[in-house]
Amino acid sequence: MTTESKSPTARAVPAGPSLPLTERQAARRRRILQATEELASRGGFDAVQMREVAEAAGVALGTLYRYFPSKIHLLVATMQDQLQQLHGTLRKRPPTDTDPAARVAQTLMRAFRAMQREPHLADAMVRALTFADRSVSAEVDTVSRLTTALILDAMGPAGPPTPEQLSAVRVIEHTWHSALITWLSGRASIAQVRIDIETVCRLIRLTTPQQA
Amino acid sequence: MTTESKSPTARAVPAGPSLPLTERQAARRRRILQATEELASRGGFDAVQMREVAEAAGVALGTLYRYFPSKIHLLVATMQDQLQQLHGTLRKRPPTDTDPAARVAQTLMRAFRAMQREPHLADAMVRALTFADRSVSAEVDTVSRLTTALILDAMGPAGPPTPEQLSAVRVIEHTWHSALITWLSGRASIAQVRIDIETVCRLIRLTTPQQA
DNA sequence: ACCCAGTCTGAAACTTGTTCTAGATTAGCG
DNA sequence: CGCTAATCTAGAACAAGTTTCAGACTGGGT
Repeated sequence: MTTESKSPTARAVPAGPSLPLTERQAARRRRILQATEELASRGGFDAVQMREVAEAAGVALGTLYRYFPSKIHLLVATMQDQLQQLHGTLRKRPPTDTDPAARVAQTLMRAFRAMQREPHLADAMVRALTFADRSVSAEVDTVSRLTTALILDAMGPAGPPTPEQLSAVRVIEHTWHSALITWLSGRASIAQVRIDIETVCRLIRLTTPQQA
Repeated sequence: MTTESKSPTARAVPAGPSLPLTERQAARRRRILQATEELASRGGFDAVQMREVAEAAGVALGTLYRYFPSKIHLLVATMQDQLQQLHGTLRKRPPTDTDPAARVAQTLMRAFRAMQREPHLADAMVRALTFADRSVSAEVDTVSRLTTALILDAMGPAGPPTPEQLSAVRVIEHTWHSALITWLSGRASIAQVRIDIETVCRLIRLTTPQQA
Protein backbone atom coordinates (compact mmCIF):
# COMPACT_ATOMS: atom_id res chain seq x y z
CA MET A 1 0.00 0.00 0.00
CA THR A 2 2.91 2.35 -0.16
CA THR A 3 3.06 2.68 -3.91
CA GLU A 4 1.73 5.52 -6.03
CA SER A 5 -1.64 7.21 -5.49
CA LYS A 6 -0.64 10.04 -3.18
CA SER A 7 -3.27 12.15 -4.85
CA PRO A 8 -5.21 11.47 -8.02
CA THR A 9 -2.74 13.56 -9.99
CA ALA A 10 0.60 12.38 -8.63
CA ARG A 11 2.30 10.91 -11.68
CA ALA A 12 5.68 10.57 -13.25
CA VAL A 13 6.71 12.87 -16.05
CA PRO A 14 6.40 10.77 -19.19
CA ALA A 15 8.59 11.15 -22.21
CA GLY A 16 6.22 11.50 -25.11
CA PRO A 17 5.27 14.84 -26.58
CA SER A 18 1.78 13.80 -25.55
CA LEU A 19 2.10 15.49 -22.17
CA PRO A 20 2.44 19.27 -22.23
CA LEU A 21 5.76 19.87 -20.46
CA THR A 22 6.51 23.41 -19.48
CA GLU A 23 9.53 25.12 -20.93
CA ARG A 24 11.58 24.58 -17.80
CA GLN A 25 10.60 20.94 -17.65
CA ALA A 26 11.61 20.31 -21.22
CA ALA A 27 14.90 22.02 -20.47
CA ARG A 28 15.45 19.87 -17.40
CA ARG A 29 14.81 16.75 -19.40
CA ARG A 30 17.27 17.87 -22.04
CA ARG A 31 19.93 18.65 -19.43
CA ILE A 32 19.48 15.24 -17.87
CA LEU A 33 19.88 13.40 -21.15
CA GLN A 34 22.84 15.56 -22.05
CA ALA A 35 24.54 14.85 -18.73
CA THR A 36 23.84 11.16 -19.15
CA GLU A 37 25.39 11.13 -22.57
CA GLU A 38 28.51 12.87 -21.34
CA LEU A 39 29.02 10.62 -18.35
CA ALA A 40 28.33 7.53 -20.44
CA SER A 41 30.73 8.65 -23.15
CA ARG A 42 33.42 9.11 -20.56
CA GLY A 43 33.13 5.82 -18.67
CA GLY A 44 30.31 3.63 -19.92
CA PHE A 45 27.53 2.06 -17.91
CA ASP A 46 29.26 2.26 -14.54
CA ALA A 47 30.16 5.90 -14.94
CA VAL A 48 26.51 6.84 -15.23
CA GLN A 49 25.79 7.26 -11.54
CA MET A 50 22.45 8.68 -10.67
CA ARG A 51 23.81 11.19 -8.15
CA GLU A 52 26.33 12.44 -10.67
CA VAL A 53 23.77 12.70 -13.42
CA ALA A 54 21.54 14.71 -11.12
CA GLU A 55 24.34 17.03 -10.10
CA ALA A 56 25.63 17.50 -13.64
CA ALA A 57 22.12 18.25 -14.84
CA GLY A 58 21.48 20.61 -11.96
CA VAL A 59 18.44 18.82 -10.58
CA ALA A 60 17.75 17.03 -7.33
CA LEU A 61 18.05 13.28 -7.20
CA GLY A 62 14.34 12.93 -6.57
CA THR A 63 13.60 14.96 -9.66
CA LEU A 64 15.83 12.80 -11.78
CA TYR A 65 13.82 9.81 -10.60
CA ARG A 66 10.60 11.57 -11.39
CA TYR A 67 11.69 12.02 -14.99
CA PHE A 68 13.28 8.59 -15.38
CA PRO A 69 12.15 5.96 -12.90
CA SER A 70 15.41 4.00 -13.05
CA LYS A 71 18.92 4.08 -14.42
CA ILE A 72 17.82 1.64 -17.09
CA HIS A 73 14.94 3.87 -18.15
CA LEU A 74 17.36 6.76 -18.33
CA LEU A 75 19.80 4.93 -20.57
CA VAL A 76 17.13 3.50 -22.79
CA ALA A 77 15.76 7.00 -23.27
CA THR A 78 19.28 8.10 -24.16
CA MET A 79 19.39 5.37 -26.76
CA GLN A 80 16.09 6.58 -28.21
CA ASP A 81 17.63 10.00 -28.47
CA GLN A 82 20.76 8.81 -30.21
CA LEU A 83 18.87 6.52 -32.57
CA GLN A 84 16.67 9.38 -33.63
CA GLN A 85 19.69 11.49 -34.45
CA LEU A 86 21.28 8.61 -36.34
CA HIS A 87 18.10 8.02 -38.28
CA GLY A 88 18.14 11.63 -39.36
CA THR A 89 21.76 11.44 -40.45
CA LEU A 90 21.25 8.25 -42.41
CA ARG A 91 18.22 9.61 -44.18
CA LYS A 92 20.35 12.38 -45.64
CA ARG A 93 22.81 10.03 -47.31
CA PRO A 94 21.03 6.74 -48.00
CA PRO A 95 23.09 3.72 -48.97
CA THR A 96 23.93 3.50 -52.65
CA ASP A 97 24.08 -0.20 -53.45
CA THR A 98 21.42 -1.67 -55.71
CA ASP A 99 21.04 -4.87 -53.70
CA PRO A 100 18.67 -4.47 -50.72
CA ALA A 101 20.69 -6.88 -48.60
CA ALA A 102 23.85 -4.92 -49.26
CA ARG A 103 22.08 -1.67 -48.46
CA VAL A 104 20.98 -2.99 -45.10
CA ALA A 105 24.45 -4.26 -44.32
CA GLN A 106 25.86 -0.91 -45.35
CA THR A 107 23.46 0.92 -43.09
CA LEU A 108 24.19 -1.25 -40.11
CA MET A 109 27.92 -0.92 -40.63
CA ARG A 110 27.46 2.83 -40.65
CA ALA A 111 25.61 2.63 -37.38
CA PHE A 112 28.34 0.39 -36.09
CA ARG A 113 30.98 2.94 -37.02
CA ALA A 114 29.01 5.55 -35.13
CA MET A 115 29.17 3.33 -32.04
CA GLN A 116 32.89 2.81 -32.50
CA ARG A 117 33.33 6.53 -32.20
CA GLU A 118 31.82 6.45 -28.71
CA PRO A 119 32.34 2.93 -27.44
CA HIS A 120 31.63 3.81 -23.83
CA LEU A 121 28.34 5.42 -24.71
CA ALA A 122 27.47 2.41 -26.82
CA ASP A 123 28.33 0.16 -23.91
CA ALA A 124 26.06 2.00 -21.53
CA MET A 125 23.12 2.07 -23.90
CA VAL A 126 23.34 -1.48 -25.16
CA ARG A 127 23.86 -2.97 -21.72
CA ALA A 128 20.83 -1.08 -20.45
CA LEU A 129 18.80 -2.25 -23.41
CA THR A 130 19.49 -5.93 -22.90
CA PHE A 131 19.32 -5.78 -19.13
CA ALA A 132 15.96 -4.09 -19.12
CA ASP A 133 13.17 -6.08 -17.53
CA ARG A 134 9.43 -5.95 -18.08
CA SER A 135 9.04 -2.58 -16.40
CA VAL A 136 10.87 -1.00 -19.31
CA SER A 137 9.35 -3.01 -22.12
CA ALA A 138 7.40 -0.10 -23.55
CA GLU A 139 10.51 2.02 -23.88
CA VAL A 140 12.62 -0.83 -25.22
CA ASP A 141 9.89 -1.50 -27.72
CA THR A 142 10.15 2.05 -28.96
CA VAL A 143 13.85 1.57 -29.55
CA SER A 144 13.11 -1.65 -31.35
CA ARG A 145 10.61 0.04 -33.60
CA LEU A 146 13.11 2.75 -34.42
CA THR A 147 15.68 0.14 -35.36
CA THR A 148 13.18 -1.73 -37.48
CA ALA A 149 12.33 1.46 -39.28
CA LEU A 150 16.00 2.07 -39.92
CA ILE A 151 16.40 -1.33 -41.53
CA LEU A 152 13.21 -1.14 -43.54
CA ASP A 153 14.30 2.27 -44.78
CA ALA A 154 17.52 0.74 -46.00
CA MET A 155 15.74 -2.14 -47.70
CA GLY A 156 14.01 0.15 -50.06
CA PRO A 157 11.17 2.53 -50.64
CA ALA A 158 8.86 -0.34 -51.56
CA GLY A 159 5.40 -0.85 -50.17
CA PRO A 160 4.44 -2.89 -47.12
CA PRO A 161 6.97 -5.63 -46.46
CA THR A 162 5.86 -9.24 -46.49
CA PRO A 163 5.63 -11.20 -43.25
CA GLU A 164 8.64 -13.15 -44.40
CA GLN A 165 10.62 -9.97 -44.79
CA LEU A 166 9.54 -8.82 -41.37
CA SER A 167 10.84 -12.06 -39.91
CA ALA A 168 14.14 -11.52 -41.64
CA VAL A 169 14.30 -8.01 -40.24
CA ARG A 170 13.63 -9.32 -36.77
CA VAL A 171 16.46 -11.80 -37.07
CA ILE A 172 18.75 -9.09 -38.39
CA GLU A 173 17.90 -6.99 -35.40
CA HIS A 174 18.64 -9.88 -33.06
CA THR A 175 21.99 -10.39 -34.70
CA TRP A 176 22.76 -6.72 -34.60
CA HIS A 177 22.14 -6.44 -30.88
CA SER A 178 23.92 -9.60 -29.93
CA ALA A 179 26.90 -8.98 -32.18
CA LEU A 180 27.21 -5.55 -30.63
CA ILE A 181 27.32 -7.12 -27.21
CA THR A 182 30.03 -9.56 -28.13
CA TRP A 183 32.05 -6.69 -29.52
CA LEU A 184 31.51 -4.49 -26.48
CA SER A 185 32.53 -7.25 -24.12
CA GLY A 186 35.68 -7.85 -26.09
CA ARG A 187 34.75 -11.29 -27.36
CA ALA A 188 34.50 -10.39 -31.02
CA SER A 189 36.52 -8.13 -33.28
CA ILE A 190 35.16 -5.41 -35.49
CA ALA A 191 35.85 -7.65 -38.47
CA GLN A 192 33.88 -10.44 -36.88
CA VAL A 193 30.89 -8.16 -36.35
CA ARG A 194 31.02 -7.13 -39.99
CA ILE A 195 31.01 -10.75 -41.08
CA ASP A 196 28.05 -11.55 -38.86
CA ILE A 197 26.11 -8.63 -40.20
CA GLU A 198 26.86 -9.53 -43.78
CA THR A 199 25.97 -13.14 -43.14
CA VAL A 200 22.59 -12.40 -41.63
CA CYS A 201 21.76 -9.91 -44.36
CA ARG A 202 21.74 -12.77 -46.81
CA LEU A 203 18.38 -13.65 -45.33
CA ILE A 204 17.01 -10.66 -47.15
CA ARG A 205 18.04 -12.04 -50.51
CA LEU A 206 16.25 -15.22 -49.51
CA THR A 207 13.00 -13.32 -49.10
CA THR A 208 13.23 -11.12 -52.19
CA PRO A 209 13.67 -13.59 -55.03
CA GLN A 210 12.61 -11.15 -57.71
CA GLN A 211 15.51 -8.90 -58.66
CA ALA A 212 14.22 -5.35 -59.16
CA MET B 1 47.13 0.39 -3.63
CA THR B 2 44.54 -1.53 -1.74
CA THR B 3 43.89 -4.17 -4.34
CA GLU B 4 45.07 -7.80 -4.44
CA SER B 5 48.59 -9.03 -3.67
CA LYS B 6 48.29 -9.79 0.02
CA SER B 7 50.74 -12.60 -0.43
CA PRO B 8 52.15 -14.11 -3.61
CA THR B 9 49.69 -16.98 -3.35
CA ALA B 10 46.45 -15.21 -2.58
CA ARG B 11 44.21 -16.21 -5.44
CA ALA B 12 40.63 -16.94 -6.23
CA VAL B 13 39.36 -20.48 -6.55
CA PRO B 14 38.98 -21.03 -10.29
CA ALA B 15 36.34 -23.19 -11.83
CA GLY B 16 38.14 -25.52 -14.19
CA PRO B 17 39.08 -29.05 -13.24
CA SER B 18 42.61 -27.80 -13.77
CA LEU B 19 43.00 -26.84 -10.14
CA PRO B 20 42.91 -29.69 -7.64
CA LEU B 21 40.02 -28.78 -5.36
CA THR B 22 39.74 -30.72 -2.15
CA GLU B 23 36.66 -32.78 -1.54
CA ARG B 24 35.17 -30.19 0.79
CA GLN B 25 35.86 -27.42 -1.68
CA ALA B 26 34.19 -29.27 -4.51
CA ALA B 27 31.23 -29.85 -2.23
CA ARG B 28 31.07 -26.17 -1.31
CA ARG B 29 31.11 -25.20 -4.96
CA ARG B 30 28.31 -27.65 -5.68
CA ARG B 31 26.23 -26.35 -2.79
CA ILE B 32 26.67 -22.79 -3.97
CA LEU B 33 25.57 -23.57 -7.52
CA GLN B 34 22.66 -25.57 -6.21
CA ALA B 35 21.53 -22.76 -3.94
CA THR B 36 21.85 -20.33 -6.81
CA GLU B 37 19.73 -22.47 -9.04
CA GLU B 38 17.02 -22.78 -6.44
CA LEU B 39 16.87 -19.09 -5.65
CA ALA B 40 16.95 -18.21 -9.34
CA SER B 41 14.20 -20.70 -10.13
CA ARG B 42 12.06 -19.12 -7.47
CA GLY B 43 12.42 -15.45 -8.32
CA GLY B 44 14.79 -14.82 -11.19
CA PHE B 45 17.76 -12.48 -11.27
CA ASP B 46 16.66 -10.28 -8.40
CA ALA B 47 15.98 -13.21 -6.10
CA VAL B 48 19.58 -14.34 -6.36
CA GLN B 49 20.96 -12.25 -3.51
CA MET B 50 24.53 -12.94 -2.56
CA ARG B 51 23.80 -13.02 1.18
CA GLU B 52 20.99 -15.48 0.67
CA VAL B 53 23.03 -17.69 -1.63
CA ALA B 54 25.78 -17.78 0.96
CA GLU B 55 23.39 -18.65 3.73
CA ALA B 56 21.54 -21.30 1.73
CA ALA B 57 24.83 -22.87 0.70
CA GLY B 58 26.14 -22.74 4.24
CA VAL B 59 29.23 -20.67 3.49
CA ALA B 60 30.35 -17.23 4.55
CA LEU B 61 29.78 -14.31 2.23
CA GLY B 62 33.51 -13.88 1.79
CA THR B 63 33.84 -17.50 0.74
CA LEU B 64 31.12 -17.15 -1.83
CA TYR B 65 33.06 -14.25 -3.31
CA ARG B 66 36.24 -16.28 -3.31
CA TYR B 67 34.58 -18.93 -5.44
CA PHE B 68 32.69 -16.53 -7.68
CA PRO B 69 34.01 -13.00 -7.82
CA SER B 70 30.65 -11.45 -8.64
CA LYS B 71 26.98 -12.20 -8.96
CA ILE B 72 27.42 -12.21 -12.71
CA HIS B 73 30.22 -14.76 -12.52
CA LEU B 74 28.02 -16.90 -10.31
CA LEU B 75 25.10 -16.86 -12.70
CA VAL B 76 27.25 -17.45 -15.75
CA ALA B 77 28.75 -20.47 -14.01
CA THR B 78 25.23 -21.65 -13.31
CA MET B 79 24.46 -21.34 -16.99
CA GLN B 80 27.54 -23.43 -17.82
CA ASP B 81 26.21 -26.03 -15.45
CA GLN B 82 22.76 -26.10 -16.95
CA LEU B 83 24.04 -26.11 -20.50
CA GLN B 84 26.22 -29.09 -19.77
CA GLN B 85 23.26 -30.99 -18.40
CA LEU B 86 21.17 -30.03 -21.40
CA HIS B 87 23.89 -31.10 -23.77
CA GLY B 88 23.94 -34.48 -22.12
CA THR B 89 20.19 -34.85 -22.39
CA LEU B 90 20.12 -33.82 -26.02
CA ARG B 91 22.87 -36.22 -26.95
CA LYS B 92 20.75 -39.09 -25.79
CA ARG B 93 17.87 -38.32 -28.13
CA PRO B 94 19.26 -36.45 -31.12
CA PRO B 95 16.84 -34.72 -33.48
CA THR B 96 15.40 -36.95 -36.13
CA ASP B 97 14.83 -34.75 -39.15
CA THR B 98 16.95 -35.34 -42.23
CA ASP B 99 17.42 -31.65 -42.98
CA PRO B 100 20.29 -30.11 -40.98
CA ALA B 101 18.52 -26.78 -40.70
CA ALA B 102 15.44 -28.47 -39.31
CA ARG B 103 17.56 -30.45 -36.87
CA VAL B 104 19.12 -27.29 -35.52
CA ALA B 105 15.76 -25.60 -35.20
CA GLN B 106 14.42 -28.67 -33.45
CA THR B 107 17.30 -28.69 -31.02
CA LEU B 108 16.96 -25.03 -30.18
CA MET B 109 13.23 -25.39 -29.68
CA ARG B 110 13.92 -28.20 -27.28
CA ALA B 111 16.30 -26.00 -25.36
CA PHE B 112 13.69 -23.28 -25.44
CA ARG B 113 11.12 -25.63 -23.96
CA ALA B 114 13.55 -26.43 -21.18
CA MET B 115 13.77 -22.72 -20.41
CA GLN B 116 10.01 -22.37 -20.43
CA ARG B 117 9.89 -24.93 -17.66
CA GLU B 118 12.01 -22.65 -15.45
CA PRO B 119 11.45 -19.17 -16.78
CA HIS B 120 12.84 -17.47 -13.69
CA LEU B 121 16.04 -19.45 -13.85
CA ALA B 122 16.31 -18.67 -17.54
CA ASP B 123 15.80 -15.00 -16.79
CA ALA B 124 18.59 -14.94 -14.23
CA MET B 125 21.06 -16.75 -16.43
CA VAL B 126 20.36 -14.93 -19.65
CA ARG B 127 20.34 -11.50 -18.05
CA ALA B 128 23.68 -12.25 -16.43
CA LEU B 129 25.08 -13.48 -19.71
CA THR B 130 24.22 -10.37 -21.66
CA PHE B 131 25.06 -7.99 -18.87
CA ALA B 132 28.50 -9.46 -18.33
CA ASP B 133 31.35 -7.09 -18.99
CA ARG B 134 34.94 -7.80 -19.98
CA SER B 135 35.86 -9.20 -16.59
CA VAL B 136 33.67 -12.21 -17.32
CA SER B 137 34.53 -12.68 -20.96
CA ALA B 138 36.41 -15.93 -20.41
CA GLU B 139 33.43 -17.53 -18.69
CA VAL B 140 30.94 -16.15 -21.18
CA ASP B 141 33.13 -17.51 -23.92
CA THR B 142 32.91 -20.96 -22.41
CA VAL B 143 29.14 -20.75 -22.50
CA SER B 144 29.33 -19.60 -26.08
CA ARG B 145 31.53 -22.53 -27.02
CA LEU B 146 29.11 -24.93 -25.37
CA THR B 147 26.25 -23.44 -27.32
CA THR B 148 28.18 -23.65 -30.54
CA ALA B 149 28.95 -27.29 -29.86
CA LEU B 150 25.25 -27.92 -29.27
CA ILE B 151 24.36 -26.45 -32.64
CA LEU B 152 27.16 -28.14 -34.53
CA ASP B 153 26.11 -31.42 -32.96
CA ALA B 154 22.63 -30.89 -34.29
CA MET B 155 23.86 -30.01 -37.75
CA GLY B 156 25.32 -33.40 -38.25
CA PRO B 157 28.19 -35.71 -37.57
CA ALA B 158 30.10 -34.39 -40.56
CA GLY B 159 33.71 -33.30 -40.53
CA PRO B 160 35.03 -29.83 -39.79
CA PRO B 161 32.46 -27.19 -40.69
CA THR B 162 33.30 -24.61 -43.33
CA PRO B 163 33.96 -20.99 -42.31
CA GLU B 164 30.67 -20.13 -43.94
CA GLN B 165 28.87 -22.61 -41.76
CA LEU B 166 30.59 -21.26 -38.71
CA SER B 167 29.36 -17.79 -39.58
CA ALA B 168 25.85 -19.13 -39.90
CA VAL B 169 26.17 -20.77 -36.52
CA ARG B 170 27.36 -17.52 -34.99
CA VAL B 171 24.36 -15.71 -36.37
CA ILE B 172 22.06 -18.43 -35.12
CA GLU B 173 23.56 -18.04 -31.69
CA HIS B 174 23.05 -14.29 -31.79
CA THR B 175 19.43 -14.78 -32.75
CA TRP B 176 18.95 -17.40 -30.07
CA HIS B 177 20.23 -15.14 -27.31
CA SER B 178 18.43 -12.05 -28.42
CA ALA B 179 15.16 -13.82 -29.10
CA LEU B 180 15.36 -15.30 -25.65
CA ILE B 181 15.74 -11.84 -24.19
CA THR B 182 12.74 -10.46 -26.01
CA TRP B 183 10.73 -13.39 -24.75
CA LEU B 184 11.92 -13.03 -21.18
CA SER B 185 11.17 -9.34 -21.14
CA GLY B 186 7.68 -9.99 -22.42
CA ARG B 187 8.14 -8.34 -25.79
CA ALA B 188 7.81 -11.48 -27.87
CA SER B 189 5.57 -14.52 -27.65
CA ILE B 190 6.70 -18.11 -27.68
CA ALA B 191 5.35 -18.40 -31.20
CA GLN B 192 7.37 -15.40 -32.26
CA VAL B 193 10.55 -16.94 -30.89
CA ARG B 194 9.87 -20.10 -32.82
CA ILE B 195 9.44 -18.16 -36.03
CA ASP B 196 12.67 -16.27 -35.47
CA ILE B 197 14.56 -19.49 -34.83
CA GLU B 198 13.13 -21.16 -37.88
CA THR B 199 13.86 -18.11 -39.98
CA VAL B 200 17.50 -17.89 -39.00
CA CYS B 201 18.00 -21.60 -39.47
CA ARG B 202 17.41 -21.13 -43.14
CA LEU B 203 20.90 -19.73 -43.24
CA ILE B 204 22.15 -23.26 -42.81
CA ARG B 205 20.46 -24.40 -45.98
CA LEU B 206 22.17 -21.51 -47.69
CA THR B 207 25.56 -22.87 -46.70
CA THR B 208 24.95 -26.55 -47.43
CA PRO B 209 23.81 -26.58 -51.04
CA GLN B 210 24.50 -30.28 -51.54
CA GLN B 211 21.62 -32.35 -50.21
CA ALA B 212 23.03 -35.41 -48.41
C1' DA C 1 52.50 -33.75 17.61
C1' DC C 2 53.79 -29.06 15.67
C1' DC C 3 53.89 -25.46 12.39
C1' DC C 4 52.82 -22.71 8.28
C1' DA C 5 50.30 -21.23 4.52
C1' DG C 6 46.22 -20.98 2.85
C1' DT C 7 41.08 -21.07 3.73
C1' DC C 8 36.88 -20.15 5.98
C1' DT C 9 33.83 -17.52 9.15
C1' DG C 10 31.26 -13.67 11.08
C1' DA C 11 30.57 -9.16 11.06
C1' DA C 12 31.25 -4.50 9.87
C1' DA C 13 32.01 -1.10 6.33
C1' DC C 14 31.56 0.93 1.87
C1' DT C 15 29.18 1.92 -2.72
C1' DT C 16 25.56 3.04 -5.61
C1' DG C 17 20.68 2.46 -7.01
C1' DT C 18 16.31 3.62 -5.06
C1' DT C 19 12.88 5.53 -1.76
C1' DC C 20 11.14 8.78 1.50
C1' DT C 21 10.27 13.23 3.94
C1' DA C 22 9.82 18.02 5.07
C1' DG C 23 10.06 22.25 3.46
C1' DA C 24 10.76 25.75 -0.56
C1' DT C 25 9.18 27.04 -5.37
C1' DT C 26 6.33 27.32 -9.29
C1' DA C 27 2.28 27.33 -12.28
C1' DG C 28 -2.17 28.26 -13.05
C1' DC C 29 -6.44 30.61 -11.52
C1' DG C 30 -9.79 33.55 -9.48
C1' DC D 1 -2.44 39.74 -5.46
C1' DG D 2 -3.39 35.37 -2.83
C1' DC D 3 -4.55 30.44 -2.98
C1' DT D 4 -3.81 25.58 -4.03
C1' DA D 5 -1.99 21.69 -6.24
C1' DA D 6 1.84 20.09 -8.22
C1' DT D 7 6.71 20.17 -8.58
C1' DC D 8 11.36 20.71 -7.03
C1' DT D 9 15.22 20.58 -3.56
C1' DA D 10 18.23 18.90 0.01
C1' DG D 11 19.26 15.36 2.52
C1' DA D 12 18.45 11.22 5.24
C1' DA D 13 17.46 6.45 4.95
C1' DC D 14 17.29 1.89 2.97
C1' DA D 15 18.74 -2.24 -0.04
C1' DA D 16 21.86 -5.26 -2.12
C1' DG D 17 26.48 -5.98 -4.33
C1' DT D 18 31.16 -5.84 -2.92
C1' DT D 19 35.27 -5.28 0.14
C1' DT D 20 37.75 -5.73 4.29
C1' DC D 21 39.44 -7.58 8.68
C1' DA D 22 40.50 -10.25 12.72
C1' DG D 23 40.36 -14.55 14.32
C1' DA D 24 39.29 -19.72 13.95
C1' DC D 25 40.20 -23.83 11.13
C1' DT D 26 42.40 -27.21 7.84
C1' DG D 27 45.74 -29.82 5.33
C1' DG D 28 50.27 -31.11 4.40
C1' DG D 29 55.07 -31.41 5.56
C1' DT D 30 58.47 -32.21 9.23
